[in-house]
Amino acid sequence: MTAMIPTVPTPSGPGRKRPTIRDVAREAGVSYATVSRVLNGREWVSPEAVRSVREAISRTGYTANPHARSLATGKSGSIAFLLTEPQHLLFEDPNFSVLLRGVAQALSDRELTLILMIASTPEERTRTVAYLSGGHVDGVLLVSPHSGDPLLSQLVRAEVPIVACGRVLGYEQVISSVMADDRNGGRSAVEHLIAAGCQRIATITGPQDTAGGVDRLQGYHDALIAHGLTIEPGRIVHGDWSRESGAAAMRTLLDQSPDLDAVFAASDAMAAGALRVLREAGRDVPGEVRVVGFDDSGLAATTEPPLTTVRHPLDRVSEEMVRLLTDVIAGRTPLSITVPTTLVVRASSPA
Amino acid sequence: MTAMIPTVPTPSGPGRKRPTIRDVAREAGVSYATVSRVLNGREWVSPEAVRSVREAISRTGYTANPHARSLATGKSGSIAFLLTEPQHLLFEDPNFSVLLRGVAQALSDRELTLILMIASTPEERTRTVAYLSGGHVDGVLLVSPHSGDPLLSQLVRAEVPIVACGRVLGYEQVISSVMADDRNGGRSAVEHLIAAGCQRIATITGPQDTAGGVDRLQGYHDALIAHGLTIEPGRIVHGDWSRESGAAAMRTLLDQSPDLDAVFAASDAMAAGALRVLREAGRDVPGEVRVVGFDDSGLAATTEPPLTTVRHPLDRVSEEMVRLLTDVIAGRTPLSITVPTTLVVRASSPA
DNA sequence: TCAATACCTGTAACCGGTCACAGGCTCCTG
DNA sequence: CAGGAGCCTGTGACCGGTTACAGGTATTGA
Repeated sequence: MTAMIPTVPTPSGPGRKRPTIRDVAREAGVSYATVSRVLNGREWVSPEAVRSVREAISRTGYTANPHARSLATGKSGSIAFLLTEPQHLLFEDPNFSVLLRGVAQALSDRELTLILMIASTPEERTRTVAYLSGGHVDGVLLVSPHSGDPLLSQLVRAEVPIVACGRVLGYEQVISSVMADDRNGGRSAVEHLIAAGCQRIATITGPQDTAGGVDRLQGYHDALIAHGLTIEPGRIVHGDWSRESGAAAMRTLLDQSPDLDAVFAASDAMAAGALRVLREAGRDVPGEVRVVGFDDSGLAATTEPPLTTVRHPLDRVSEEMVRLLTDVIAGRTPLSITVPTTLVVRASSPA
Repeated sequence: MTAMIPTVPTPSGPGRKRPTIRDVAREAGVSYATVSRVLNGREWVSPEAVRSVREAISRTGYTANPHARSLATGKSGSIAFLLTEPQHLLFEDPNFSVLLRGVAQALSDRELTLILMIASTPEERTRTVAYLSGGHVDGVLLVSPHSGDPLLSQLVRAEVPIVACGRVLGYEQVISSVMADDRNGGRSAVEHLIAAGCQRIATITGPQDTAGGVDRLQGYHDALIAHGLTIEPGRIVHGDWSRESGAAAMRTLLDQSPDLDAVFAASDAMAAGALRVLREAGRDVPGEVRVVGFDDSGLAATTEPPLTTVRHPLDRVSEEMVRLLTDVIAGRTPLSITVPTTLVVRASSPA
């Protein structure tokens, strides 16, 4: 009769189950608690037990179920990289990519997983806050936060560990951050222009609700004041970091103060936009107008002429962000870290 | 005596526990199974039960523990976006960012989490394979895979659901993919040049171990043959998609066949590199040499002159990749999807 | 010789969900 | 009025780990 039973598809096919810690234990002839100890490097396990467990693991091809582990430990082993800029700005900015690369590397080194979240629209923001507050991740890395963003207060209230890239205005005491020394960077850029003999220096700023936007402008102020130059409101125009906004700002500047002899743009992208407008207006760079950018992004070396700029050490920043976040998760009190910048001189404003 | 007991810090502070499904059940006066049913929209739950569970949820601020859910269901709810290019190529390419944005959006719409993995170095690749095979993710989106990559065979052997961006040469039957119609796109680009009267058309190709590299070159062949033009080996030079490789290829081309009157580059980045070299060589674009790129990346509109290019519809591609991956996870057999391209005419080769 | 100690191991509870199953209730039908 | 169908709910097993605790053995010290 048994011959009539149709052949059952062997469960060893595609649907075969992954070995569990119990399988390994049976294979190694120990209890599953011992396997767990070996897995986690606990002390007081006999050398033989360690060896036989190791062998059993490689024989069975066992890998721990991450979800079971997370459930038991309460740690997810993953970190969210959260972008909140309107999406059209996000990916134009080469800084973003570099930062992302650095963070991915730093997390990978620590065996942490990088979860990328983009919260541009209001619905996305709501969903994101729920997700991040819901224990899916151990911490959040925040890119270019704007101080008025309600998302910030919600995350703070939910007590999610956060490290921001750039000081978060108004949250200095509760959100840790890592940032370039924007103020001194801006100052060094403008002092470079002054040293070259420029007297009528304009600036295209970043958004004034971001620390980078404010600080780089402050550096501009610092340099002018330190050298006895007056600050002309007509020489200060605000941009949003993007190339397009830089071009628009440059048009405004040429209109408001046509006699300018230098421009300090708070981002390379804005500087690139400004260069284009200057060329269209027939102003020679650097002959008639010198231009300095900020970031030393990939863009800077390929503009025409190549940009003198302030190097934003994003590799350092990303590494520090991850290091700081692990500290914050471990219970460290909020802290701000600043990394130094350096001036990179190219043809748009030679030495 | 009780007065001598020191005040214990209230456990309702930062360390308070999140409510569980049992808490909600107690609050709502039902069993936890009923709460689970409401959570998952199961049928046959009384309206009153639904209502009181809903209220209890909002009263307690309950959110489900994702790890517990994953453990019970065996689904992680997350998808890996895997990059395997050497890192220096990765982030120069604007396509990458656009694709990433699109994928993030498409996954978010389906309540799936995007895990970003970068596997450039051998160690990273090993770790990545282990991770992906270990059940952390439900599926993998693969960007610009090279056919010889051992990572591919390992993932295939581990039976991880995969969808690639671009056909994977040699794996067509086992790895699903989504790609632009590169061959017809390349053909249309070259036919545009022929229609403009060009006779000596060169091409800068992508890597010949990627489908995009091969197919775009094939399109070049197709067009030349269809119009009775001969294929000169000296007019075909290989690049790696990057701007720098485009510049190098252009120098080779000017050297090998100085009489060329048009260049079709298989990426906008390479086209941009070629433009720069042509300008340095004093060749007028489009007067003496016409240039067409591929991708219609952000770059294309901002080169000097702006690039005529083949639009690579990455928004469609990303959406299709995610759609296809969910199908593959659900057990669908491998499948390749092609999305059409369109020619975008700009100043580097006007109509 | 006996107890204390160090070292090693196993049992069982627990993390917080999902889901199969059993069972109760109501209503309809023969 | 018995019994089946449809609707709703609760119990308990289970997913695969971690870890507190208890217990066993070998070594040491009094």
